[in-house]
Amino acid sequence: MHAELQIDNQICFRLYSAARLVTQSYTPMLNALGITYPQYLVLMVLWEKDCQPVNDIAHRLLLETNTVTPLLQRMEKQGTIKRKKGEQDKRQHIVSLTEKGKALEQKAYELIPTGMGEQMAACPLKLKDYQNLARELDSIINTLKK
Amino acid sequence: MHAELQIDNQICFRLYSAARLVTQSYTPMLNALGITYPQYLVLMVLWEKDCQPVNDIAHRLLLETNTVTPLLQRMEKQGTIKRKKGEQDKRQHIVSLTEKGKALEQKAYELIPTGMGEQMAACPLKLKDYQNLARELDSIINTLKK
DNA sequence: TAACAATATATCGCACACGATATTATTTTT
DNA sequence: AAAAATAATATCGTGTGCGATATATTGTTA
Repeated sequence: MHAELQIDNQICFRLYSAARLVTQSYTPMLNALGITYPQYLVLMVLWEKDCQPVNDIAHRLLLETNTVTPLLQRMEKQGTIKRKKGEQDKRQHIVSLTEKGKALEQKAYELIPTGMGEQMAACPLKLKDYQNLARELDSIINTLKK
Repeated sequence: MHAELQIDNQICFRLYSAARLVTQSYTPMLNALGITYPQYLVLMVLWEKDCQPVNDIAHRLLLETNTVTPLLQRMEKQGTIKRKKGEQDKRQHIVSLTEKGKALEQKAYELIPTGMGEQMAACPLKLKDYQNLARELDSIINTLKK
């Protein structure tokens, strides 16, 4: 038995599990909004800056377009975003929010911070711990992203 | 624009991205072993203790059986594990390593710590940072797991 | 300017995750 | 002990992620 290969010694397994569990804990609130977690990420990107090409959204989320394109297609079908051909560059598809997509921002603001706060209430981490966590994760992300 | 809904302010997005990027950085080594990351997790669980029912593996990985069952079916097809009906409890399926599955431990030990070390070499985090990160992630996991 | 390379997006196939439901065996209750 | 509840696993459908490839448009180069 190699200690290096024990699952409890692995940062990676902790990341994998923590990411899944946190995403799961968003689910009740996101269900109330009728969206999934990756769709919520796309909406956050567009709430911050509307009308972006597919590539910019993908870069922001550190995803490939072969993940983002079908995601956007599903969102368009659900009516939260719309896409139109770029005018200068006809290869681009510019993604923008519909009224429904814009309206979800206020609902998300009402549901999600409160809902997550409740679920994390029992967590012993303090503000400083979350700040450290953010810095550590940013180091890993910056080391590994292309 | 609600600051709470900005993607850069979210621990969740950092977790989601870091988990994907770290898993991606395992991929070259895992490809050399002919397995995927979730399959590697199952193997680590079995390297630690062979012959376990599906439920124990699922609990260990914080996954549901509807994720683990197809994963094990694919692994059985690839010849790294085998399954047999439980003898005391005939509802159970006991999962065990094949010779091929056992042999992968040594290959993993030779490839993975070195390979990950190289990819993380430029990361500014020190041992103490990784220890803090592990503690913080464990707090989140323990708060959210059922 | 015609050929070629690069860019933006899409399509395809496969392997997860996970909610919902089904199936089989065991345990508990009546 | 027969019926009901529970437990262990499997099946099904949908939505990601991602490697590989295709298509359309733009930029570059001989």
